[in-house]
Amino acid sequence: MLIKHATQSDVARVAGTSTAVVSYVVNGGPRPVAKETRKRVLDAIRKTGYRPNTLARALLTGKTSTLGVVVSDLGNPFLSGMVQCLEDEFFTRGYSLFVADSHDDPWREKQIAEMMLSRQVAGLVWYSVDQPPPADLVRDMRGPVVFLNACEPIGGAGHEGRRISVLENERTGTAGLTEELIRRGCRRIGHLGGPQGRINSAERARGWYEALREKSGLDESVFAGREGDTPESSPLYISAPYTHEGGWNAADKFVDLGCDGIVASNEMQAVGILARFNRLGLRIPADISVVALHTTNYAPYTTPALSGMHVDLDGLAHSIADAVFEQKDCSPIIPNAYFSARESCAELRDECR
Amino acid sequence: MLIKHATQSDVARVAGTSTAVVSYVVNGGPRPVAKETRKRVLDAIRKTGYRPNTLARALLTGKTSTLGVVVSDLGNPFLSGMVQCLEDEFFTRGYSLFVADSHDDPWREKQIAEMMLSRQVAGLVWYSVDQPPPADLVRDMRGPVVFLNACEPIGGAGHEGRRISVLENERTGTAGLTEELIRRGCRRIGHLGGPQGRINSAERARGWYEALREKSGLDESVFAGREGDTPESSPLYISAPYTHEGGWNAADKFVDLGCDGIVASNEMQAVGILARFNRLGLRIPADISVVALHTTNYAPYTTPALSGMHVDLDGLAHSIADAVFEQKDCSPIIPNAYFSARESCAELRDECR
DNA sequence: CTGTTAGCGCCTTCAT
DNA sequence: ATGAAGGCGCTAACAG
Repeated sequence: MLIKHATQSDVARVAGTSTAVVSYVVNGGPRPVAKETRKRVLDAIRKTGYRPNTLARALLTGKTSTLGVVVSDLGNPFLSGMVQCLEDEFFTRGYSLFVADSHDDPWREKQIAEMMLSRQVAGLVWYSVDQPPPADLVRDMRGPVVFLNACEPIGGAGHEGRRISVLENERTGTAGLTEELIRRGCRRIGHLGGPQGRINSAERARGWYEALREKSGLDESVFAGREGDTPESSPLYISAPYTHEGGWNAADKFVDLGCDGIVASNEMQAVGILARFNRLGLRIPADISVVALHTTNYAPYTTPALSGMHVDLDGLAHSIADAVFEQKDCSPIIPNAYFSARESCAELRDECR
Repeated sequence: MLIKHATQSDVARVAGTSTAVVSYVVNGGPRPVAKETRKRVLDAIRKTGYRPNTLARALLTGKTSTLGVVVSDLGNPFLSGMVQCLEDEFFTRGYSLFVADSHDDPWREKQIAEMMLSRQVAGLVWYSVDQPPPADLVRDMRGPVVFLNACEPIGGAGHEGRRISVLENERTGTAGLTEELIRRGCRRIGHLGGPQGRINSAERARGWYEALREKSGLDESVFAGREGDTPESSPLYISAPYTHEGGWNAADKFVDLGCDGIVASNEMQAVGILARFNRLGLRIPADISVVALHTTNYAPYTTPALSGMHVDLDGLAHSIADAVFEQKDCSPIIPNAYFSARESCAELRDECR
């Protein structure tokens, strides 16, 4: 039983007007409608069960009120939280979200980009663990493209105002975490990085490494000893997927390395680490402290409660929406982030307060 | 700088053909195209950067290859996992997902339903913590509507084949969890239910209550003592939001009640309970066992590892896709669910193995 | 095999 | 204040 939806002409027939008037009533313009006529149209709309067809409107006007959101893993609470905030923010502004999960796969990203373009999304919010994103993607996008985890402003000739970079400052965030551990007395701080060869992994590693460098009195064995060494070549650096399992598997290695502090690049990793340490009977933070980048509202409920760098996702979503709707100001967005100290890292030492 | 997208007529002009031929090439039919012509068209497509406009196609054909997904809380890992599986399954079939979060708010649900309808989604997957869903929503939907957490098949005259109920069997699931605790020697098993007055909360409570009833030798004080008592009137029943905090706050009450086992209706609740118990220094499961409905791949990484009823979301998404595409068979879908015993509940007693 | 044509549902300019 | 008409980009008959 295929239901035929009522169209404007159905409404017009019932109301005894033209389709134009119906359109005026539905959209509140651009021409005025007599009070009496409007009432007849409204009645007809109710009677027929008319509902505007967004597709037809978009085809005609060239605007879709539709946003594309691409993330690398919807199973990551940080990212699903991000999507949730974006949905909330944009829905209230009349926009709907196409959500896609790239599974951190460049080929899939391409497919998704094609899809988003052919669906005429008005804007695109893009979270890829790698940079830069598909080049032609942006070239062909009409509307603004927001790069959620840009390491630096993503420019491009002729695209001013259409590319918006969100500088999550992964580097400074990780550096901040590292400093917090140092201030709490950790002397041998390891870093659990993301998958190999990813720019974002590298950025986070760099933040950790540079924070260590700038502090004197730290265990020299962190550095391989030669100038020009990369963070990844440090003996205290370990690479793992951004998953619980990645953290779990890496945990033992940090123990073997004699670390008394770990900076995880991800809440999921940190959760895996905590689970493993608890299983091993290690005392956190007495034996070893753990902090993570991008913690979520789940962090207070781990055992022990996870300390970490928290991003104000609501505020970020709001800024993104503003940037998308007022395309004039396309300066990079820097989200609010703050360190939440919880049980998983030692108390601040007196001399540092 | 507004970019004008190439259309079929642009391609046709460059290729020296008509737009019809371009359409044939793009869609591989319905009429054959000479090899030589096809090549010219393909070249022209590349040259012009043509990309089909899904909106125009949908307007004409009346099919959108677009699916609407509505959940009550994207921050709930079980639900975001569900969305992830659906996205994966439908994307590979050429469908895109509009994702919306109702925040468990009926008014918002209505708005979302309107939006989905006006966007002409080909189908709708609907997860509401309450039943039944907005009536007119289904009436006006062209395509199939999948009710993710139906307590019983949702029928309706004239809608055969368009309503698909996924019977999560929340009741039997909760009953199964309760039985597992009984088999492990728990004698005083409490239930942490969802928000008051919700059908799903009631179903879960019923599963717990009936499982207790059927077992003899249990603490009689579970029941208020009179026939006709509801599960919710039991002293061992507590109601709380489906959140970490809900579990955390309820935890103490279960201790006061002298429970040695808890069936949480949700992983988030269970996580909150575990966190609180750990903080209180209770031994799990020695002092008290905890199990949860709808655990995710996060459960192995709590401390202690959380036991619970796991749903095969991949398989479920697959079944849903099948049901949506082959509308003939609209019998209810019953997802695969299985109990995963982990550290958070005691070992099976010998006599029960 | 290829071209012509008629809409899909809607908005808006231009007449009335 | 209202109506008629054109066209957004595309597909599917129907001609050729």
